[in-house]
Amino acid sequence: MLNSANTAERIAPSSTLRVQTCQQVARRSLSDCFAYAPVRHFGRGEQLFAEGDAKSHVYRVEAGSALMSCILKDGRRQVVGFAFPGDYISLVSAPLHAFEARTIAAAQVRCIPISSMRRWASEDLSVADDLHEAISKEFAQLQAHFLTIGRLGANGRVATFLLALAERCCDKDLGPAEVQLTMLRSDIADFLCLSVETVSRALTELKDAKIITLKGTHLVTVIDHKALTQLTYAEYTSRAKNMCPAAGT
Amino acid sequence: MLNSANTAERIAPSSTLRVQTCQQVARRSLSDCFAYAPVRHFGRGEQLFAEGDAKSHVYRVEAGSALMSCILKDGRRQVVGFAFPGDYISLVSAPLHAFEARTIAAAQVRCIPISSMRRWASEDLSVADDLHEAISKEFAQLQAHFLTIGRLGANGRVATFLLALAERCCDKDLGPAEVQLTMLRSDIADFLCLSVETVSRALTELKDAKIITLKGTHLVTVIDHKALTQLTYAEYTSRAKNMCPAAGT
DNA sequence: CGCTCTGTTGACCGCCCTCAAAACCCGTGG
DNA sequence: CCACGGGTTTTGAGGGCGGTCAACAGAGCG
Repeated sequence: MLNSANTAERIAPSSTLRVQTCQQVARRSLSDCFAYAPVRHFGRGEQLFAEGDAKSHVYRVEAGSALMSCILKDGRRQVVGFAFPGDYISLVSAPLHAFEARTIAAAQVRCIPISSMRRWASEDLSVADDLHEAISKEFAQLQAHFLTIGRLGANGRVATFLLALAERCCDKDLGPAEVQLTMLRSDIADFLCLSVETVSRALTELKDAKIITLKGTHLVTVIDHKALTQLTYAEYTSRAKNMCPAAGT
Repeated sequence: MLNSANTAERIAPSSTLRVQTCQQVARRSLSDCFAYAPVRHFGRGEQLFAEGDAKSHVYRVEAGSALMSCILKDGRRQVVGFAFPGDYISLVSAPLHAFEARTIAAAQVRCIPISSMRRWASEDLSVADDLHEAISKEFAQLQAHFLTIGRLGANGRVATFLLALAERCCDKDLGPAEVQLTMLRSDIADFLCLSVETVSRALTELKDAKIITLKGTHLVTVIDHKALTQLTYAEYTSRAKNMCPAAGT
């Protein structure tokens, strides 16, 4: 996934002629657009942008992880999504950011101006298609997450979350999947629209049912993948792989 | 809103030269793309497409209203959105429809092949921008709906729904807004992730609180707009005008 | 070692779902 | 015009799930 950027960098020098903001590269995909963007390094807990900021850039997480959230008028926090390597943030068009983005682990992020992305999409059909598809994928993810929140109980929500994490962050197929929970329980709770206590209870319940095991508080091992799946609306969540339902806005 | 189509039709004949699928028109916006699409007439309760159908067209509702829904594995139905005149259905890119669309009142609908839309977007930057924006708006709507479902109780959800309908379907500012509830209580319930009984109770509670009145079962008058708003996350729902969070997929 | 932040467990209560029955609406046919 | 019948809506009673409050247990760190 990071390789595409590297190839673009290797190809570019020979084909550099026109001078605009940066070199003329072969941009066949959305990720190619980030090839020349400098990598910014963030420590844990640093803010990429705040809720209400004017939206100027599109971000791509290269390493580490981030969290998007907003504060509701009743003071509660809504976590709108997590972003892991390869994920985009702020693809959706809007004048202002509706959410803040903040790293939950040391991270490397590239960003490009929205105007550039817009121009590149207009110059290259495959970039435009890629963009359309990326947004559509996020739409489907948000839709799936919506079902999860609207229809599933606490256990089902947590199960869905764990499966999404496993799907997203694990080397697949090496026995029982180990999932590192980078985020706090409160992050999970605010994401799943549950209280911290309920998240905790759900995890221990899944543990007692021998569906998962807990090593420490931040390492989950999925024992019974099938049982976990049956707690979820897998038909829809698998249709929309990855998580990060709201790289948008 | 319907006028843009008419203007396009009036302009077209003089500038017709290139022959493709249809005439070369000035397409400055997404709605212009539908100018030459024939209007299809549907009776109440007819299906536009089924869940699982291959996705081939993008739809635009010209008159009447429709409802998108899917059946979950536990047999329950999830209503994913309503579409009213001016709304698009199926903008989001995906090989299959994840939902069925069905009219809830006699309706007139235009549709164009996805390939055409894609081509026109590639030919005209403003169409591409319009498309991007339309999807982004739906994304924001879905996000707002997500908050509604995840965080609000029954009264707040119904209040949000009524306000969205009022915003969407009423001539504004002529006194207390009258909202016609075209859909059944069960449609509202499946949309708001509530039981029919709870929707009914919420409505009578709002009535008892003198926030709305009910004339018959399908006509609501908003008395106390402010009180209704305070039950909702207006900051987010107003940011995403209209409803129909899932013209997508 | 003790402090603080995080996570877990328990008790209690309120909201919404479920089940059940009554009321209402509306088209049909007598 | 009215009676009937099916679908829809409303209202009521009871129970379960998750929120809230509170106390405790662990983890990380100075």
